[in-house]
Amino acid sequence: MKKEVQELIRQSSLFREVNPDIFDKVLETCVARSVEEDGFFFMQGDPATHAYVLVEGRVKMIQITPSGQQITMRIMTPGQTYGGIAMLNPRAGYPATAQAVEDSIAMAWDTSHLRELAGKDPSISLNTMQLMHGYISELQDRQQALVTERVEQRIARVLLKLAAQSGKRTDEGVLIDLPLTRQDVAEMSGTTLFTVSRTLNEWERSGLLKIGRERVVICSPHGLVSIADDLAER
Amino acid sequence: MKKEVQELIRQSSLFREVNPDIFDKVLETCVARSVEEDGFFFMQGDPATHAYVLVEGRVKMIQITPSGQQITMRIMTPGQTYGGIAMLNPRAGYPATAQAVEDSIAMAWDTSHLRELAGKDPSISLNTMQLMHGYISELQDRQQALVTERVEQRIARVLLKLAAQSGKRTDEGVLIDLPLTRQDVAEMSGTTLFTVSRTLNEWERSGLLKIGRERVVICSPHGLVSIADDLAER
DNA sequence: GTTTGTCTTTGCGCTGGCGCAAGGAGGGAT
DNA sequence: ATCCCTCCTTGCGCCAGCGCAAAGACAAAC
Repeated sequence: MKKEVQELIRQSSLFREVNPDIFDKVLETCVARSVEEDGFFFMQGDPATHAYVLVEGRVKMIQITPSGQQITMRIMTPGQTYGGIAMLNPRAGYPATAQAVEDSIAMAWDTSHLRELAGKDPSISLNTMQLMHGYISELQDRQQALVTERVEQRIARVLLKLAAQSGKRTDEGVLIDLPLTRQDVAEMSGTTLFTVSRTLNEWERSGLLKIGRERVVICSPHGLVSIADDLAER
Repeated sequence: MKKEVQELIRQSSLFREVNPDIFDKVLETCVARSVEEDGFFFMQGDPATHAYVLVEGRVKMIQITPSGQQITMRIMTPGQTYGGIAMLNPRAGYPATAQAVEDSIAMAWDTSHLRELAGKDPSISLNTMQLMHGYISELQDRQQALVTERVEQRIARVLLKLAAQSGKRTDEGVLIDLPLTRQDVAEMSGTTLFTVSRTLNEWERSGLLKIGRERVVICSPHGLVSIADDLAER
């Protein structure tokens, strides 16, 4: 295994600060898994047998409603953990589907190994709880946003968050370094692709950002922030 | 401490299946706390120093948005755990406010005791994770509902959930045994008290339920379910 | 170069649900 | 009995955002 990969795992939210001896075990017990663009690591409802740390690529977590509508929960970047629920109970189903947005590689640990490791080093349990806690806060924030904020604000937030985790400085501004369709943004902000399209175009007209096919460059992060926080004049 | 209270704690989601020896310690290290109607156990943002198991009364978890709007996350009944986040990190703030809906009594454990106990019996950590997991599912469901469902469905869901956890059979139907204002329902379903009022009245007219001041009796749970699942003709 | 498929824009109509204001109604307290 | 406070209802106006349809733009494949 490459040094960088080891380093990524060592700093992942699942295994950070694990005792070095145990960490060797961690490295021994994992399995690499690669999935190509649009492929799936697992589907919502599958038995939660493995936890993953993303090593390369981008993976999105999505949910499908009974009526077939899709909502995108989050987009993972290398170093992030998903499927951590496997820690708990292999019979439990994954709560969401993990789909690769680009060709991706992840390391995987199965439930039995995880539990064994957690028994040897309690910080793994603590890390998992920390992870879950972070996830809970995120969900709460989103829920709050959905109830209280208007669509415009929510779209602004989504873009800012994406920029924070996948942003890339360019001379035009901050490029969101992902193939990102209007539909994707709509799913993340809880609206429709039409509204997203209209909103982004309006923002482009006022110079806040530049858009292209599956491409967004944020020119004025400040402007977006003030929309997200509802400081903008209407 | 009364036997019933001990039993309640033994079966609480936080301490279930804890080793009997350790459980004695659990009982020793807790503190009772009572809060009268409308009082607070803790406020959002306070350092998370204690985890609670509700023993008597009803407690609601609420969040306040920056703009002052309130949203109600859930209503706890005796035996349920809240503030479990204290397990993790006493410096972290509580993510929500815990307010007594009626005069209430809860047992409390502080972070240091919790961690000590968790060190002695790993099932406490597992329970906490299980707890968090349940919470995550709940949040995800709600989020899904908020994005994809119409107000009517969401109100129906809220009522059904309340009935499930605080329902009481009467000759008229299932009474939701809580002082429940239209405002409360609105906060739980992410809408306004006006819309709730209108909707409930419409349902009363069609015989699905009976309403009074701070009072709801569900006459036809089936009818509500079919609205919640959108099987109803519009 | 042309085709094909996916992604995007835009116009138009529509409506669910919000906001507000004004009034009603129950239930404690004094 | 009366007052007061909180909770509830209802009418009316309004608009943000959705749904759909049709057409345009881009990229990749052939």
